[in-house]
Amino acid sequence: MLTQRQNKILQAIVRQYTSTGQPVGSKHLAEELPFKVSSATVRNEMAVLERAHLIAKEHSSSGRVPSKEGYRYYVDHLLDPQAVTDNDLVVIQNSLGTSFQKIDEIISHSADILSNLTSYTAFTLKPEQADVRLSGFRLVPLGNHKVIAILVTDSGDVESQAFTLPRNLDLDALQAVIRMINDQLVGLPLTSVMKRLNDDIPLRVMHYMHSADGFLDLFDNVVSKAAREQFFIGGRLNLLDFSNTRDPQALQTMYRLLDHNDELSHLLDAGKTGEGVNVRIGSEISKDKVLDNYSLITATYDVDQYGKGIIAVLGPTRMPYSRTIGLVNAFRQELAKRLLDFYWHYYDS
Amino acid sequence: MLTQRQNKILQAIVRQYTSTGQPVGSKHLAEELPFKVSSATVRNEMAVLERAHLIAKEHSSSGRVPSKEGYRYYVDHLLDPQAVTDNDLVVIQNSLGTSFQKIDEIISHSADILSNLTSYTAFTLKPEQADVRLSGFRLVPLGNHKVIAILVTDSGDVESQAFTLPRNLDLDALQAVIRMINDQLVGLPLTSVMKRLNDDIPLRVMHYMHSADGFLDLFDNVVSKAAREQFFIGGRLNLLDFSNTRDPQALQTMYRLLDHNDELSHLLDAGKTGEGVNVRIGSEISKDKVLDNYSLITATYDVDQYGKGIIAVLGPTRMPYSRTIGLVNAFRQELAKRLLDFYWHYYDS
DNA sequence: GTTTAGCACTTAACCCTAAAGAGTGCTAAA
DNA sequence: TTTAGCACTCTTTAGGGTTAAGTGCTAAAC
Repeated sequence: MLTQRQNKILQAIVRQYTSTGQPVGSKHLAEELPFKVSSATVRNEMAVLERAHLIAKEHSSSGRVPSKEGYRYYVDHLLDPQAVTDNDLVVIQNSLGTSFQKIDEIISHSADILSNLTSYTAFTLKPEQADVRLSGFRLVPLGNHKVIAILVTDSGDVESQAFTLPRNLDLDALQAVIRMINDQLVGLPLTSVMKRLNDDIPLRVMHYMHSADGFLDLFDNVVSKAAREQFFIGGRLNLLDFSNTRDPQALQTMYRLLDHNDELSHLLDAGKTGEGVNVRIGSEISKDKVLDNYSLITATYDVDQYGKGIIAVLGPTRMPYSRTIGLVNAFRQELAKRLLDFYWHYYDS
Repeated sequence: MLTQRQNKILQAIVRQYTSTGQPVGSKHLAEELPFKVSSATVRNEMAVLERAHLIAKEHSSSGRVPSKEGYRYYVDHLLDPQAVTDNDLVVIQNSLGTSFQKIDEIISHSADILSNLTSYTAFTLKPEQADVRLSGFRLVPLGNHKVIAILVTDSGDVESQAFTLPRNLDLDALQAVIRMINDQLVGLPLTSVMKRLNDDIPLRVMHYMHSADGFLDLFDNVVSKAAREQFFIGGRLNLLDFSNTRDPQALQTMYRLLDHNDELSHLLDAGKTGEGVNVRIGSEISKDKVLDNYSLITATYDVDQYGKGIIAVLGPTRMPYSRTIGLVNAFRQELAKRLLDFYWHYYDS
């Protein structure tokens, strides 16, 4: 357990380092502290903190830098719950205040707002209802060998895909297949639908048409689009600024990570523990070395019966945690309000 | 006019420099040349080339580097029309050989292939038919306040967008609006449709519903999606490697350019002059300083009655032009073949 | 009239050293 | 327990010397 003074010193080190990026030395720190002590005293305390692995030196005679554990301690115990500034709150409310046609627009726009406010990279996932089910699949012929396939889920999501019938494919047979699909699969959770797609469905389709491939590709495509946990990313380019590396290789792996949906959504989901805002620092995010110098701040937002969604911000470990956490927290509340309003306006009565 | 020997020397300088990235000096060059001369002679010839602004020094005692004009001269006069290797050709044919459901899939995949082959960034536009017209607009109700709007053009493109009816919007009124739209606008080129959308259409819509905004946004959205010259980009991340800059600012402006559709499609269109492959170097691409160290190679591909499309590769000015141009040229031919095949398979009889 | 050997000159890149600056740990006194 | 003082460590910066690669020019050779 640290003494009160050690807490204050660690806090000051983190604040100083996150704002300047330079290792902090005992002399400068002594001047900044809210109580009057000499640099020698600060040095003694620093030695304690270093033995506790909360801070580290870059070389034997350099100033101190917070370690991963130091940031962790800071976030857990020393963060003063800094409320978001009025100004920021107004920005959030204004940006969310405009009118939107679709829920996806709100969520996608949210990623942009959040990345702008923080100047890091932001992620948003829309409210997720457990166990989404297929509520209908249809085919609308558009003439001239074109049809559009439309899938609707019971959560109200719609996916569609236009395609052109190969000359050897018969529209009537196709409609029969669609009837069969609706017969067999409506009401099932999308996950089961996916399973059946690799199971008995191909055989059934073969009753109606020569080769099932073309149709199955199409259907599979639409189903997995609907089943995918779709998230939005804002401020990708900010990564170039805050990543602190000029190595194209490292940047490429980071950007590839951003494009690699499964992995990323896995990382975001892992932050769903508990209420409120979750902070993961460096290696806490994942085993992957490339994330060592980043922190991921995730939070859920709760839209009552409509489910919970996730927002997240990826920044450097060296970030102003108070501010960022404050922003994320304010944002999750405002977004929840906005979405409730949206649902009220468009659904039920 | 340059002598034969000067041509050879310039050619060798460009070859050497594009492959090593190092300024080339007289001594090394003398050894590489296909005829036997001393380094002093080479120096004399280099002085001539420098006076002609075809090559330049980085500092007073450095080797020579081709200037923009030097590359230009090289591309125009000294390029030996290097055929693509068998290996590359096989790669192209295999990648294009797989089966595709939609033309967009082919075009989008093409951008990836081309960027992989060149290890630069590639762009592809689908064959463009002049004067695309609106051939139908419909609304399919999906129940539960959802509808999907579908727009079809006479070129066979389909755009759709799902949306949720606000509670104060009446489906019958909406259908009446759709009838009116079809009545008024079917058969018109999309450009005229866009014009009418800002002209008399809003008034007409107001006959049927209180506020036209919601519907007009939707319709406008779908029409402009269909009217947009949609292109695909492959190998965005390659830019990190070949751009030669570690300055995040410069990289950001480049990436922003890639996302800025209008500007980019303008640049690509500008390469449509004449048959075959067009090479623009540095400032020839645009006035914008950020493009100074890049070259843009564009080419059209011709799918007979189905129109012409564009493919392009963006790389550093310092690129192996023979190879890249060869690849782009081979690719445009293979892609044209493949698309003709695709159309034959899906359309007409 | 070209071509070439020779040479003086220029510049970047590298390595070394010295000095300055920032910071540390330790000791002994307050 | 705190602090002044001091020796020590390490990084950063500037300067100087050397090397390597290259140039332009001149005068001789072809």
